[in-house]
Amino acid sequence: MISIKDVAKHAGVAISTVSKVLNHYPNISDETKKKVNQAIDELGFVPNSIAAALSSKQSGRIALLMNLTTQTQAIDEIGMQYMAGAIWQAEKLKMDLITVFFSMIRDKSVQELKTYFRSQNIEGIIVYGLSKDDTVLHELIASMTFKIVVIDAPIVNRTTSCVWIDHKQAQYEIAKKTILENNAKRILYIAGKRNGYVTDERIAGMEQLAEDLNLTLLIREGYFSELEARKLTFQYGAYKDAVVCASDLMAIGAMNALTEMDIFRPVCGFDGITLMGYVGKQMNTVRQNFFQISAEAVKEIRALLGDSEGREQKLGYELARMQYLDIIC
Amino acid sequence: MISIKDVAKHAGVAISTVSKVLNHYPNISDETKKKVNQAIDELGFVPNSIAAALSSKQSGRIALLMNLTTQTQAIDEIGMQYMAGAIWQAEKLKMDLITVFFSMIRDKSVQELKTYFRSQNIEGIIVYGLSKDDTVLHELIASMTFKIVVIDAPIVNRTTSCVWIDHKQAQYEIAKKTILENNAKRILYIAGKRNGYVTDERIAGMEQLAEDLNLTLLIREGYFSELEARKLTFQYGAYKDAVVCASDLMAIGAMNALTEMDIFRPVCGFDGITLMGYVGKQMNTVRQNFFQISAEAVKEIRALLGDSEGREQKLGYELARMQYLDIIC
DNA sequence: CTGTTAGCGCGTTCAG
DNA sequence: CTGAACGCGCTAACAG
Repeated sequence: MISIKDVAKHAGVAISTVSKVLNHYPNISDETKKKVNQAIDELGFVPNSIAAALSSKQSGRIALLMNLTTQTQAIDEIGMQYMAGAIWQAEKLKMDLITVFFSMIRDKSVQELKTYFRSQNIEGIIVYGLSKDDTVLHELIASMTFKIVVIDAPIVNRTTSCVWIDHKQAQYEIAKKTILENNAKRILYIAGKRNGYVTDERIAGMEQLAEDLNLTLLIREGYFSELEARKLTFQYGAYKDAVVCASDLMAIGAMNALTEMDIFRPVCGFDGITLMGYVGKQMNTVRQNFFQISAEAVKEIRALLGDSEGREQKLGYELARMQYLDIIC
Repeated sequence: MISIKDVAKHAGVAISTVSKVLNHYPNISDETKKKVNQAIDELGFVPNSIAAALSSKQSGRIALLMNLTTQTQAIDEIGMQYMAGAIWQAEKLKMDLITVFFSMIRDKSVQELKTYFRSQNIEGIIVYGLSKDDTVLHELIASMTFKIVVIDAPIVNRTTSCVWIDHKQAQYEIAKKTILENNAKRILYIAGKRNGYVTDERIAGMEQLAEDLNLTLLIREGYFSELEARKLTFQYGAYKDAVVCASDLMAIGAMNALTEMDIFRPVCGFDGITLMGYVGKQMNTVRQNFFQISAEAVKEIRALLGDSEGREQKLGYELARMQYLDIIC
């Protein structure tokens, strides 16, 4: 392996000089810069990031911590988008990104978690899929040991930022659209799982909407499960004018139930996943740019690793209508 | 940060002794081992893997190189399974795994690729989704600069292993099952994309089957696209007894076409993805354990990084029938 | 079985 | 603007 020492010798300068041009320090004459770069080219020198990390004590390593539930694990479009966005942005910012699944840390204590991340020289963590029940992670966040960015949960402290869309508003708008389009009054809302941050936000949105439009609102917990949504729809669907679901997957369950009951009721989804197109039905959804959200999270980690304090960042979204041929073309 | 030096001092031993118990060297008395471990506990020492990597010149870092096509990108179940398996196994073997998408390296030259991986201190690479057209990657493999494991392509050299299921046999069996169950004679086979390794293998399987069962076989290229499969089925489906597809997504396209034409023909898929359950139809598929396959790939990388030479490894699979309620329960 | 010592490749003072 | 020298935390001979 060829090191900066070789480059220095080849260019006829000191080691530190090479280091300085490598790291774009000021106060280096153009001439030496040229000499050094030429030597680098000629020797095919590749900087050793490990040595740099050791020396500078900055690994630039971050972890993407993904909580995929059993339900979403099957249809991982959203998770994949998050991962792709984070990986892409990390590469752009020259940071190392490793992916960690919740399952790998589920039965670790806070102390073990810290040890785990520290031994991996991880400086920052992005958390996706956090629920209010994940006490260990909440402790980790509160300990302020690492720079953390939480996606879709309103947690901020000195070393913690969050990035999310306004789920309350989004749920409000998309449900309103569906309800007005169909002139519905009695609504079945199949929520996600209580104690999830987004679930509670979305429920709040629905309650607001019910008040504003003077609706009869029945809220039931669907646990993000298609099967559960299916059952709930069988149970209540016939007596309602529309079914609003807190996830697309549950919306599929609801639609299938309605089809089997052979009745029509408008169904409203949420995530806006491509999968919907394959089911061959239509519905309104929010459209979030998961790729961009997680890219934003990486940028935020970077800011945190620099100087800045934790902060909250709300991102935008659109309303959309998903249908079969939209997708496959 | 507390280092082995501190531990050594605290335990009253030499630095190297600490290093040795850390790395489970032989020839350390139980007594000193105990002393050292106690010091480690008391001080809350966490080994610095970066320093270890620098010193030992072994980073233990591998890259998972994923080629997700536009089609599969939408429904990333398979990719996610691969990623999860690799990440899981890498953690078990205490290796660092970073994920890289083809898109990030698409327009790099071999030289740039080498530089990229070298600067990241990557010692081994797992390649998923390689096609015969990826010349740069083939050069990289041929250069034997890195230890590489290719998934689903029969490439082996001194530093390259491959891991795959027998696609020819799998396609043969699953199609045979479908065809015999339905007593079909005239078959439309919607293949993937020529020049893909698996595509050619699967076509060979179909040709073999056609010969063995004396079938009339029409082969068309579907490019793994649902839309293309849909078109082909509109075009030929009515004149055939069954449609065999080289992927589940194409099978969905075929099914939707048949539904719209309002005719029944048995359809046979391949991958066995969960998504099928959401479509609410039935078909035969192969069932591969993607998670296990990529875990195997990581193990193979590990072997390669040790002593062993490249080799080929065929994994098992099952036949299955996917249907709606299978999935959501 | 344990301790001493010399690097690994790079970043960073601090003199010149 | 440049260079010599030290140290990051650890591993790996080698000596005892």
